[in-house]
Amino acid sequence: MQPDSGDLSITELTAVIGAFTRMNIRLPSIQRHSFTTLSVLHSLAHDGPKRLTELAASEQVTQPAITQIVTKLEKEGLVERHPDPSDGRAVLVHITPKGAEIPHGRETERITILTDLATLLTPAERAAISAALPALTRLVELNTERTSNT
Amino acid sequence: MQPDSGDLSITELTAVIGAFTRMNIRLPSIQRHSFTTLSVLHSLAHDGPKRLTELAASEQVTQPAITQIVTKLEKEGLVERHPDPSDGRAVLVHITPKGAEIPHGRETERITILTDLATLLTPAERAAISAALPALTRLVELNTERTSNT
DNA sequence: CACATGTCAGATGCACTGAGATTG
DNA sequence: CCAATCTCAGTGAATCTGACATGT
Repeated sequence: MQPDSGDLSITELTAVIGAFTRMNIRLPSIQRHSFTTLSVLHSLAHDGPKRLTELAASEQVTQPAITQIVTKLEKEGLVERHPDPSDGRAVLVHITPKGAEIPHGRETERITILTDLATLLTPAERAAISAALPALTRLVELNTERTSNT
Repeated sequence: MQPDSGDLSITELTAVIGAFTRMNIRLPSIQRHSFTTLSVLHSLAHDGPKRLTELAASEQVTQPAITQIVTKLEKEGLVERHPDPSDGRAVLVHITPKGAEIPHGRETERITILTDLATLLTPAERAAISAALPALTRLVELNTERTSNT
């Protein structure tokens, strides 16, 4: 409400984020992997090796579901199971170079689309988005903390 | 590359959008409706009545899938089938007030979360996001045109 | 008759619940 | 013995492909 606070309309921000979500969500359907499977590959590529329990928590599915997904990905050579040296009960799931190509390729695909769309914006619009990126990134980080605390 | 163009990093923008997508995508799992079903309700609430073919195209699923979803939603009283006066073959799917509450409630839920997170940002960060909202909205509109043209 | 719209039937992939095996 | 980790078995919902009915 105060001019100093920037008068940020959360309603508009929510609408924009929702639109981007619906825009992105249907790209995986072209591929041969489910959204959860793609998200598992993304997590492993981004965060490094994880145990199955961690994956189940971060993807918010049950442990049996993760077992099924990892088994399938292992057969395709996209991930590998390695025993955890510090805990004999656990296995660490590693992504293979071949597996890392999948999220990387999808990222490239989205970058291509956004690059094309961005050329249609005015320089001022591009500058405005650019200036907001650090703040948006921090918003995501804050949410990650919120989720892990709950 | 030119300072005037704002030097917008599409790579960073893509990463942020992807993070928001993964943040939003798991909220529906708590509910009793699938993501596609929720998206159908959102489309009807936002765009008005549509025929089944249109819904199949906008949600990027097959027509049989839409038939199934609409039938289920109709039994729950969330949408209604009305014959299209201008084409006897087609039906128009209308959302009911009860059906409109669902996407509205989910929007409210996300607004609540984002409002809490936004209080943790600095005034300058909120101002930066606010200044970028019109440009981001236009980016979404441009993508909608791109999709419908393809 | 050709085309568009919508529905029906069978098959497949995904994730869940509940039970069991192994290790700390 | 109890808790944590992972796997196995059976079930249910969601979506797809292909065939079919109806209206223009």
